Amino acid sequence: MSFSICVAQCTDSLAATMDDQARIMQSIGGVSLAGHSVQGGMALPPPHGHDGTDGDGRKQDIGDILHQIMTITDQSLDEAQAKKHGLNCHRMKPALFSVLCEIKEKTGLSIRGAQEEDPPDPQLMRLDNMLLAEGVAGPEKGGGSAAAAAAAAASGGAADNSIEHSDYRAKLTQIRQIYHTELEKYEQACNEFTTHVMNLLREQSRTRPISPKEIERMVGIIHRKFSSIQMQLKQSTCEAVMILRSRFLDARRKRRNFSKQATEILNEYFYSHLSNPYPSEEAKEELAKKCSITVSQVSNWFGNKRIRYKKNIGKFQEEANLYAAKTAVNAAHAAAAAVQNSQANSPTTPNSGFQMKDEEFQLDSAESKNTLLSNMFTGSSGSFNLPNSGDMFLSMQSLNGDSYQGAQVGANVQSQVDTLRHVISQTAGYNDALGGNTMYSPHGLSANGGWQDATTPSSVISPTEGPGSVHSDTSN
DNA sequence: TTACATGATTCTCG
DNA sequence: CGAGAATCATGTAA
Repeated sequence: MSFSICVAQCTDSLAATMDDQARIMQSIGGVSLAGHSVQGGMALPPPHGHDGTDGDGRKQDIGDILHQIMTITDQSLDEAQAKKHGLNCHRMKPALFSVLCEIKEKTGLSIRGAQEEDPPDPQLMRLDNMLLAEGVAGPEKGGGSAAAAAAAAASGGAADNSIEHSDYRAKLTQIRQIYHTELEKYEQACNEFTTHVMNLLREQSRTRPISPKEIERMVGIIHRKFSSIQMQLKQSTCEAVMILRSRFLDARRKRRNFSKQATEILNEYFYSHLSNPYPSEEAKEELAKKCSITVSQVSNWFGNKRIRYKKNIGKFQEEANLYAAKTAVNAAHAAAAAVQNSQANSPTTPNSGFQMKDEEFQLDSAESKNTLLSNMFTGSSGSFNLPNSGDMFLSMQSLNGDSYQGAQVGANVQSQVDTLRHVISQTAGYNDALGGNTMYSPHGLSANGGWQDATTPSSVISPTEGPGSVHSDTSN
């Protein structure tokens, strides 16, 4: 896409055209001389008074002319100038000039007539459309980002303010700038070159049979040549955009693990909404914001998580416990903070036992885990009726007297689970006798009961599996 | 190097 | 259109 190439190509083209002209001139000269169609030629001596049937005489004439031409280089510049001037001033010059032009015109047209029509190149149109669509051509701003958004949408990702997106836009802008700069250069070069050639031809038209029509045609040739180079520029630009786009999409496809923090946030949400792990759009947006990922990535994550959790619940038990405990601790701390705040705000308020709850959560890790799980169990018994209620349910549970009691009663996980199962069956209508190993079976308890029905194989959740508790958690 | 984990994509279905 | 399921492709730990 360099300017020099462009000029070189144009020059080649012009040179070829000139050669063409020279050939035509030769041929015209030959025809004219042979057929005596030109009378009293400029450099030609007048015919020898015959009717043109004297072959030997004609040959002699041609010989003379050739001789003159061959020896012209031996003449001095002044002499040649004088001769040129003489020719220019010859009285027959205009007539000869017009005849030569006419002949040349006819010959030229017959040669180039076929290519004279210039139908719009479909390839060029395609390139133009593509550049327009990609935002390289057309209006200054907006096109690029629109294309980027389209690309993002096509790849299934949101056109959020991701790094890739801004990179893409920056690169596209760069391409756009280069394209326009080059285009301008080409246009300028084309104009300059055309002007130059026109001047040259006009200048030469004083000595050579060059009609305005021919100049016009020459201009057309130059423009065509330049536009073909312009097409190369457009093609290269399109290629660059395509490469950029494919790299952009590749980059998006390329997997990069989320940060540990992001995974934790997502897991916390997932396990605290295990009964209905379908975050709303708002929740997704919130999570996306917290995790510095896109909404669609949140959706992907939850999609994958649900499937993988469902496929192998056992494998996720530990994780579930961990996050349940973590969430509970957080909630407890939040509750404690709230209590402290309320106390600070109203120092006269009598202690309401909240503090004790807080202390309860200050157990050693193992016990606190079980206790908390039990708390969750108990708390969740009533939570199924209110799915999607968010993380706050845990704070509520921690403040719930029943759950606290349940935790105290449970000396070990089994007893806790038994107690909790009992509580659950009582409070939420669960039937403990539903199946040997079936801890619970949500019958239309949540709007999305299908999740648990479909995803909680009885064989996996056994009464001895305290972690199963997280299943009942969630939602307020 | 390998096995597993995990984010992304694609297809199907309701 | 969203969810589930299968699959791909890459990251990561052993």
